[in-house]
Amino acid sequence: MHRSLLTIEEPRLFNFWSTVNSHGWSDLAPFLIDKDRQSIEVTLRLARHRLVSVRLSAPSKRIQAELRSSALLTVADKHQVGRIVRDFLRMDEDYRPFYAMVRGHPSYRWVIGKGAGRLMRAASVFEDVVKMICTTNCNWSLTKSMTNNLVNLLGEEWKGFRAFPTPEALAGVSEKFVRAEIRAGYRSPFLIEFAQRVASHKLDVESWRKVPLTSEELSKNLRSIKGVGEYAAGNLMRLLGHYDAMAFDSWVRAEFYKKHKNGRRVSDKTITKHYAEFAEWKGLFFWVDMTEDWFKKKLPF
DNA sequence: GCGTCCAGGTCTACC
DNA sequence: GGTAGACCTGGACGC
Repeated sequence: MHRSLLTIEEPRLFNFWSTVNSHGWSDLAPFLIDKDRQSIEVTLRLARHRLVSVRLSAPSKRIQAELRSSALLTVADKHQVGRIVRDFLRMDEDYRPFYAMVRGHPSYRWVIGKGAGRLMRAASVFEDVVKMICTTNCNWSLTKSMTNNLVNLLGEEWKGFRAFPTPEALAGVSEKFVRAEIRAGYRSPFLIEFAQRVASHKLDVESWRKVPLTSEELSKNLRSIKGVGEYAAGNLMRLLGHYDAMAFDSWVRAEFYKKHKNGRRVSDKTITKHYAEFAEWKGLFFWVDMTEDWFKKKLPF
């Protein structure tokens, strides 16, 4: 086993743990939080099929990455790890307009103090979409179970470390297997069809992080994936940098009713109107508003 | 132990 | 375009 270290400089207004805990992704395989060591671990699959285990911590204003790999990592390999980490922690995105708006609203100023606002994503768009489909119409424990099964049964393995399955791996199994072993139920044909479209290059989902699209175009692309409805598309859009997108589920609605309406139910249109002044950032304001308690009570860890 | 409900929804058929 | 009904799973709850 080869070990090496990598240091990643943090941008301004960035908080490692606020980003890691920005929503549930860090709780899903192949991510694994180690509370004792105050670190998060993930296994990544690099070019040339190299697997590398990455343990991330932020002891100072720098992120430290401990790498373990089967082969000695080249400079290019390490650069690739750095790029992937910076990408899933949203370190290179321009949040200045968002923080400028935050400064103008006293009830949101806590966001700056906590370094909140960056929503962690997975190492690939493919992984984000699969996981998002696995959050639909079920409780969180089932989402965890499905993603665990995907990683453990279909992810590439090296010395106990496992990466998220490739599109090819998921595309190559039967619906029967996904139903029986992954326990994905009716989502199974959706997951396989999506993986097949990606594996056959009919759908280039990874370009969605690179090529600028309008929110309308991106939404249309996402909704072309079976199993991705309004809720999943809205959440995925925010993971793709389109913060005008709203996304409603039973949890977030209940939080809004509790926080702003004394528990009284209102329509999604009314909720959207509540954040309308934030225009192209309204989806992100909505999310940080709904999760404010997490930062006050839960963090760090 | 068993039945029912529902959760970080979506699709399809029908109107 | 709006809506009812079906769809997997597993934990929580009431009995």
